[in-house]
Amino acid sequence: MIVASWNVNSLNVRLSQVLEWLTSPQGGAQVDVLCLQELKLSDEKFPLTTFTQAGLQVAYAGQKTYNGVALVSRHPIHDVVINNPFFEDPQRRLITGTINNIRIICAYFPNGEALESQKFIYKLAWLDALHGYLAEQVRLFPKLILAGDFNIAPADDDVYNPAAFEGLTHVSPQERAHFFRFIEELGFKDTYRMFEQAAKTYTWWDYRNLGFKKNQGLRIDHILASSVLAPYCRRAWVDKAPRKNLKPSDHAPVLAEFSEH
DNA sequence: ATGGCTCACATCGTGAGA
Repeated sequence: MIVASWNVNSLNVRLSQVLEWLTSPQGGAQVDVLCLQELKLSDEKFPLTTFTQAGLQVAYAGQKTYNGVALVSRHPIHDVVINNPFFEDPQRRLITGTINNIRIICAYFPNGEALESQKFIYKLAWLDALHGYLAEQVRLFPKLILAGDFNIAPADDDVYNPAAFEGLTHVSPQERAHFFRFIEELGFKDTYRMFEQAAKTYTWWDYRNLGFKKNQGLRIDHILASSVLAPYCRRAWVDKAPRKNLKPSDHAPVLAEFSEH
């Protein structure tokens, strides 16, 4: 079972790239479940038939212009929940479903904008509420995955130039503390860090200033596995190829493979 | 250098992303 996560920055613009990636032998052809973020379209405009005609099942929570998340699966999706039941939120940032007996939460964490911003207060409240939801879900579903765009770089190794990010969002102690509480208090593993990895591997690169060409990126997209599921994780990696596409998303897909459990 | 690039909007300049 391979689970992937990809912030597509507009499903309208990236739809053909998503479908092509899901048939690419060196890309997503073996992916069982793909978590998408930043659909930037309302449910009425979700390209449902495009996915179903490709043999893919979907569950989605769309929103006009901003946010929006979806589960794309080659297997049936059960017991779908939209948003965090413990957090009233007009923004569509969470969708949860059960696939092959694994509970999967697809998440688009808030950006936060700046440490002084109201949006940062929202980000911290959202993170706090997510912790509560995760604690409940991992109790109910011991085999749990949290995959998505976390908008948090957990460590300085996940930042191309830590000094330049001093005082900015994505690297603040408050955000990182939430990330590590998922690990230390709830028992999740960052699947990427379970394995030897090449240095300076990122999942997002700024469109501006030749960010990708210069590998000026952040590792902010993650696949976390619960303590019960993590021992079955065999591999975790980033597929940078779609970031080289014409009109790419600024994020690349991240993947994790699990053996039979 | 607070810009750069990309996306969406009852679009043609502005807000948001990270």
